[in-house]
Formats: sequence, structure tokens, C-alpha cells
Amino acid sequence: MSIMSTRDSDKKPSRGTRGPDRVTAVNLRDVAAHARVSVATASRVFADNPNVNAESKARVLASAEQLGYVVNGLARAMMGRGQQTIAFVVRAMIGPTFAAIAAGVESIAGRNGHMVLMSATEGDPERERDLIRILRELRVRSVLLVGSTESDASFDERAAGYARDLAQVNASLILCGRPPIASHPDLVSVNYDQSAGVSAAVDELVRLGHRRIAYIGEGRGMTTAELRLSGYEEALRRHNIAIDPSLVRTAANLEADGARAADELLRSGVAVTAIVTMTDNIAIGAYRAARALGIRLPEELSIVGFDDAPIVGDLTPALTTVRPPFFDLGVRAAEIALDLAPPEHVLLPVQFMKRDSAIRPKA
Amino acid sequence: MSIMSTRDSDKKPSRGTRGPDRVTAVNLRDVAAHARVSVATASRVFADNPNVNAESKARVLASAEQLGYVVNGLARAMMGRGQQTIAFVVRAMIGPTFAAIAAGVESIAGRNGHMVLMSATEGDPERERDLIRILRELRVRSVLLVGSTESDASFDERAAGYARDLAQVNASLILCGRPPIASHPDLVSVNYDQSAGVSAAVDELVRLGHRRIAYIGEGRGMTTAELRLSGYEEALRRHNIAIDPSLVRTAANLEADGARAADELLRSGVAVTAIVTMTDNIAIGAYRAARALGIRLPEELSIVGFDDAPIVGDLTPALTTVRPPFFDLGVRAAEIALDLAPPEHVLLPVQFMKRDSAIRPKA
DNA sequence: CGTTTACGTGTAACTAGTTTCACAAAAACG
DNA sequence: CGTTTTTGTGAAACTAGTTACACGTAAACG
Repeated sequence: MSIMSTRDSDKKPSRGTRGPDRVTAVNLRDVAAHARVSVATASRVFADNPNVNAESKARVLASAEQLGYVVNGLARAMMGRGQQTIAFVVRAMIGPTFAAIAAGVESIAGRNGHMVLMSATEGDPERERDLIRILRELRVRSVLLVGSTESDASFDERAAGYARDLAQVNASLILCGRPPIASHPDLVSVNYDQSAGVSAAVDELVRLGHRRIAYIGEGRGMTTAELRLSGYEEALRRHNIAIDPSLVRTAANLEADGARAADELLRSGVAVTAIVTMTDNIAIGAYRAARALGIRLPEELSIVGFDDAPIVGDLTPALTTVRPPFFDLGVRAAEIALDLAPPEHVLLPVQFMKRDSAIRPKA
Repeated sequence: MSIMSTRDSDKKPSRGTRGPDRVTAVNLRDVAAHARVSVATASRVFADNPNVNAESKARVLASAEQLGYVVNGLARAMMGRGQQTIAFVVRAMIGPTFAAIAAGVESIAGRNGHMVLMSATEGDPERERDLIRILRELRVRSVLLVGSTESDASFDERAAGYARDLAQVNASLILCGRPPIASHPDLVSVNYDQSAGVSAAVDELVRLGHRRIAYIGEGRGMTTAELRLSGYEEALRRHNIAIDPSLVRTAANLEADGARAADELLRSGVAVTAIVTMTDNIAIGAYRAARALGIRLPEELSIVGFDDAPIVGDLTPALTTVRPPFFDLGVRAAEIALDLAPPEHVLLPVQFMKRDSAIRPKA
């Protein structure tokens, strides 16, 4: 122990010479040395390579246990082994919608041993770009761009650019909750049938006998707003009902703004027996505005929402609305991201939730 | 070009000899070679090291651009540079609560250039353990264990074990949305004052003149259930009102089960003028049950919820409830995770939301 | 009993960047 | 004009694991 210490080795605990503060600790080399095998053998043990003698394996495992060794997943990932990552990029992490889509993605990722990275852009293209850069550097498997986006060429080009950049590192971009981009049809979209949802609402109202059907929603500019509005227009057209611009009102997706728009509509004097709204939020605003004006719901005014947010079935009257398959949306997107499903556009059906807020109009 | 090709180098495009399919591509060496500098210099360029000649830097940048080089964040992370990761581990990704906490965490992480990894345990300890292992391997900065957990010694020990295991790789464990663990007080908890929230509800009801106040919530077993129930008991005790076991009912955090429990309570014949519920979900169930029995709300029965879920202010009557600071919860936890705040227990105040569902009792 | 096959293992070269150290050239100082 | 300091750079050694290849032993086969 003492005499042979000429110089050469003496096997200090390997480590990085300087940096005495570096606590990080035990690596594969240490374990291998402790178990008196080569790094290769030790590596094989942790990679579940069967070509390892049971005894060696036991020794390595014991050494690992003793030294508190933890495989470095980063090094593994660098080699292309180990978990992969799906990035979930959303405008804002808000509400049950986001949660449900995220849950769908996570369930598939988790089941397949992959991880989900989540981030919010706050609608800032700068941040969006930054995120894509970081995710590229992190070599994620796929980026899910989730939710409604600006429906303009500027976004389309940006997205196409992201897809190109991601392809460079073998990652894919998947649009989730917005339709395919016309100018880049190869960019996969997983969406639910937003316009059909609103159309179904209008159909039902027409069936009940309504003709003066208003629409309150966000204006042009975002994909969801446009799709839902287009569902309204399409259905009216199909029923040969002229679109009366005074019945189409703009409101942000907020209860308060929905109330404001509904109030203006109802006080404007135009005849209206039913309102279709872009979202449940707006519908609830409409409830409030109508009540404030002494309009009885649903007898004097039918209202249909969209999203089937929790609890809207417990409002008085219970809100008739459209339920999008949010969880499934996440599931399908994740499946494509992980190559468990072919990279084709997906358009999921929505479910019309007939409740009490839409009834036959008076007279 | 030809004669000097004795053997040695000839500098083939670097790459990994075999694996002709490997698309992955350009690495730092390639860029350095293309820019006719050493890897060291090229590295310095991307690490924003100032000790690089402007001209070399420009050349490297140009080469990178031309070759489509993307820094490998995994290699960087392995060296301890680059983004760090906060893991957000939750039982289930459900509802606005989860979303709000997640948004809080993400906002802090994003602002500081870090990433958020999200996963769900589905309440399965096996999956939980697996997740912690993976997160350890991935060398995350911190694991946020979010939401209510089993309030038993078995969980406590498990959590303490996770904390130990994570400490081995310099990561921390932070409990978020549940109280500190008595047997391991060093394990940081970021929570909101759940019992005080329910106490405030009871206080208000007592102030209004109620004495027969029921409680419907989950039974023992989970921290949130216990804290909220204890708030009820504590407040009654403080007001010298005996706790009547027939007024304390068990229901899962589901509207349907809340309705079931409320129905049983209201039909049992015990005198009751107000119900405090563990969650808004249960409160809404109680609304339904009461209505079904022809009980007028709030005249004949006051109800108070907890969570201030979206829209509950739009029910009829508008639900009086307690608003927890979910977003802030995430913010504070993330701040501790990133060492922006000291690792101390945090207990955030809740806000009592006085609306219309709790009024003076008749007679 | 000799040959073939299977098994187990170590060496060394890979995955991709970062950083220390030494050293040169250029700029600043005396 | 000589010395000191600054600036820039490259070689090589690090971060941590994986794996192709070569080689030796041992069991199975003929």
C-alpha cells in the first residue's frame, strides 16, 4: 500500500482534478473500477445488454448501489438512447382546455417512456422563436404547437420555418388545435371540427324554429375564431337564411366582453331569438347581459356555447354547447409525434351537448 | 491533394465512420473545420466567450449558418451549461387548478431560461418511483410534487426517499399544494392556507347566524381533504359549536358524488341551514341535490364552496367560495426550485369570495 | 479429442461540447 | 526600444456513456 506508490496512478477517485466543489459524483468509471470490470461491461449492465455474466452484473449492481451511482440520462440522450421528449408549446397555460390536451399528450408519452416539456409563448413571436431554438438544441422528438394561432401568412411562414428548422435535427412540428396551413399542407395538423360544431348549433336552432340567430365571437385573426364563425355562416347559407351583419358581433373570449357584446346586441333593437357564441365564456357573458336586461332565459332567448367547460351544465338554464375532444386531441397528436400513427391530418368530430338553454322560440 | 494522401487523415467529413443513415449532421468539429479554427475557438463563439477575435467569430458564425449547425443542448447540459429543468409531477393533469399552478411555474422557469417537464403519476406509486428515477437520471434541477397526496407515513417515507435520492444528484424536492411532512420538516412545502379557507367560510356562516353547518368533502386519507375538514372543525370549536357527526358527510370530489352526499344529508332529517363543501365541484352537486328536493337556494340553504373554479360566480345563486392563489403557488415553488427564494416553507393566504350562495338563515 | 460456436470482456473509438493550460503575437507601457 | 500585458488561439484533457471489434475461454458438437 505504501511502497508501491511511486507516482503513476494511486487511483485517486477519478474526478476532474480541479473543481473540488463538484459534488456531482459517481460516474460509470468509478462503478466499473469498484466492481473490477471495464467501463464497457459496466455500461452493458445498465443498458440491459444480455451479454454480461450474472456474477459481474451482480458485482456492478452492488457497486452502483454502494456508491450511489445514477446513470446520466443526458449522456445517454446524447448517444441517442434514453427517453425522448415531446415539447408542448401553447400560447398560455390556461383553463381546462389546456389541461385536457396536455393530459392526452402526457398519457401517450408516459405510456411509451417519453417525457413532455411544456412552455408558453404568451403570444410573443420572439419567445416562440426562442423556444423553437431551444427545443431544437435540446433535440426534442417533436414540437406540438397547441391551440389557436394567428391566421395570417406571417404565422404560416413562421411555422413552416420552424418545421424546416426542426427537420434539420430530425424533429417534427405538429399543429394541434388549428387547421392545416394551406400553403404548407405537409405540416401535419390535428384538429377537431370547429366549424361543424357551430354549424350543428345553428342547425339545431333552425330546427327549433329560430331564424334570427346572432353570433358573438372573436373577430378574424385567429384560426379558432375564423373556423367557428365560418361554421355559423356556412350553416345559415345552407338554410337559406341571409347573414345579417348586425347579428354578428365581436367579443374577446372573456365573460365580461361577451356580456358587453350581448348587451349591445340586445339593446340595438334588431330582432334576435337566439345567440350562438364562439365559447362558453362568451355565452355566460350573454346570460348575464340578458338577465340584466330582464330577458328570460331560455324562453325569450336561446343561447348556445362552445367548449363544454366544466359546470356549464349546471348553469340555469343548463348551457347547450359543443364538446370538443380535447383529451383525444392530445392523444392523437402525441401518437403522431411518436410515430405510433401516420403523420396525416386528423380532424376529430365534436359532440353537440343538447341541454336547456336552446328551446323553441316564442310565437 | 492526391500525393500527400499517404494514409493518416484526408479528413473525411468527420462523422462516425459507419452508420451511413445517420442524418443527424453537423457538429462543432465540422463548423470549426469549415471556418478554419479549432474546436475550442468555435465553442467559444457559441458560448459567448468574449475572448474571440471578431473576425474569427464572424467566420464561425457564417460557417454555422451555411452548414445548418445547431448546438447540441444535451452535450451542453451534460457539461452543466445550458438550460436546466424543473419537473412538475402531478397526480393527474386535470382542470384549471393544475393549469394555473403549471402556468405559475412555467412563467418563472421561462423568464429564467429554464424548461418545465410535466408528468402525471395517476396516483400510482410505481409510476411515481419510476418518474423520480428518470428525473434523477435526467439531472433535473428540482422536482415539484404538486397537489394533494396521501396523508400517511408510507407517503412520507416515500417522499423523504425521493428527496434523498434527488439530493444525490444535487436536485431538490419541493412539495407544492400540500403541507410540510411532520417527520421530515426539512422537505420544503409551498402551500396555501387550506384550513383557514374553510374556517373563513364557517366564520362567515356563523356571523350570518348559522349554527347547523354541515360539511361535505372527501374523508381522511389525502392532505387536502384533511386540511379542509380540519378548518371546519377548528372553526366550529372556536365558535363553541359542537361538531355533530351527522352533519359531516363524505363525498368524492365529483359533482355527482357531492349531489349524492347532499341528498342523503338533506333527506336524513337532521336540521341544517348551511353546507360547507370541500370543493366547488361538491358544492355544485349540493346545488343540484337541494334543487331536486325543492329547497330554495340560498333562502332555505346556504352553500359555500372552495377553489373558485371558473364560472361558479355565474351560477344561480352565485357561489360563495374560497379562492386559492394557484398561480402564485407555482411561482413561489419555482422560485425556490431555482434558488431565487430561500428554501423555506411557504403558506400563502387564500381569499374569501363573498357572493350570493350564503345568506342569513330564515327564522 | 479436435473443432466450432457461444459467451464474456477489454480496448479504443465514437456521441458533442467545454475548458485549462501553454504559447504566440500584438499592443501598451516604461 | 525593450519589457510587460493583453488578446487570441490550439492541443489536449475533461463532462459521461455507448458500442464495434478483437480476443480469449469454455461449452457443445462431430
